[in-house]
Amino acid sequence: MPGSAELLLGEFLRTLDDRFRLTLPTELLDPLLGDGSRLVIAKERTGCLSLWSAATWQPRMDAALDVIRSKLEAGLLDQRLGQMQDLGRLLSTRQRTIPLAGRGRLVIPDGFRSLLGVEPGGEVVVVGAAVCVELWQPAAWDACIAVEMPGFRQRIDELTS
Amino acid sequence: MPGSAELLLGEFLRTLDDRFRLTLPTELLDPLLGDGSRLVIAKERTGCLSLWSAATWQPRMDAALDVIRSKLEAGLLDQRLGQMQDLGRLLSTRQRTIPLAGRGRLVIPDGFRSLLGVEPGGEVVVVGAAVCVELWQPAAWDACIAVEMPGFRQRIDELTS
DNA sequence: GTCTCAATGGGCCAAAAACCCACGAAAAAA
DNA sequence: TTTTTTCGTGGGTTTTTGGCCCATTGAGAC
Repeated sequence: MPGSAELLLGEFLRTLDDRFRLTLPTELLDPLLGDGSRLVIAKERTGCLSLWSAATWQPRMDAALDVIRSKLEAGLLDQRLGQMQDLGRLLSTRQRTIPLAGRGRLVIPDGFRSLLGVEPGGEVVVVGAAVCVELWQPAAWDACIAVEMPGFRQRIDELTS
Repeated sequence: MPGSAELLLGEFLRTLDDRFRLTLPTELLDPLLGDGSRLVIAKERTGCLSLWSAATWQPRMDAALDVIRSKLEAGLLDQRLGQMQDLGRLLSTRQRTIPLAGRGRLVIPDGFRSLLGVEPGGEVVVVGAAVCVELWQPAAWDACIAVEMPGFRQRIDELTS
């Protein structure tokens, strides 16, 4: 169960290598990996990628696939094919399992670099997002915080009251 | 149970050394730690940070996450994870667990220094706030007292009546 | 077949963080 | 008032680690 694991929290600044390599902070690396060692990188939005432990990601995929399947059962064959095509496209391009080198170092794959929008040698904000780790372009991170922050206290109060 | 523990009270002046290290007063350290040894540092406002025992903080987090889980139980796993992700991302910006060195000394982490607004070698007012310990920039503390003081008697009367 | 270029993985170094100790001052006890 | 102990602060040392650099390997082109 993903939620019962230790929460990934903390905000760190890291510089990207000239080969788009990044060293994860040890505070995030250990709980992110958990027991397994495989990592999934996913596209979130412009200026943001996310990293998931395969153990957390897999149930999410399975659940999504179950929903798709059940929806397809009721549909027509041609619609089924079309939706399968859409799904396959998303699965192929929006996520990818990546290896993790020694010292917790990973390479941001080719198709994911433009979305992040950080040039080699640039800086990346590494953010623990409870269930995953997010990689942000600094400007995009600042913008995100500026938008989300005002309502944050209220949301917390709502949840904890 | 956090509330049943001894209340954290008192006001102390401490100097921040050039490495952003701060020694907590022993009067506050022992009751703050309780049994566990981990601390959570949180951003309160400009000129003010707060310190919580992890034992006090964790139930609050668990409660918030439990609410999310129960509220979203009818939805998809994908949505549940997304909500946790949003919340966790914001939590990361406001708080962080920090280790405590010997002699009850802690290091104010990188992202928290600017909000406190105290340069290395400067002074910090350490205040017991009953359920947590607050670190204040002296000027901000004075301003806070100036604002809060007039209504103090009234609030006490309200609480004790 | 050979040369060149590029990608990948590993090793090294320096800066910073964590740890430890010691001194001095202040408070408490005698 | 004097002595003793506790506690806050500074500094030195060691270990970790983030960032840079190099070496080796594999692929592609000429």
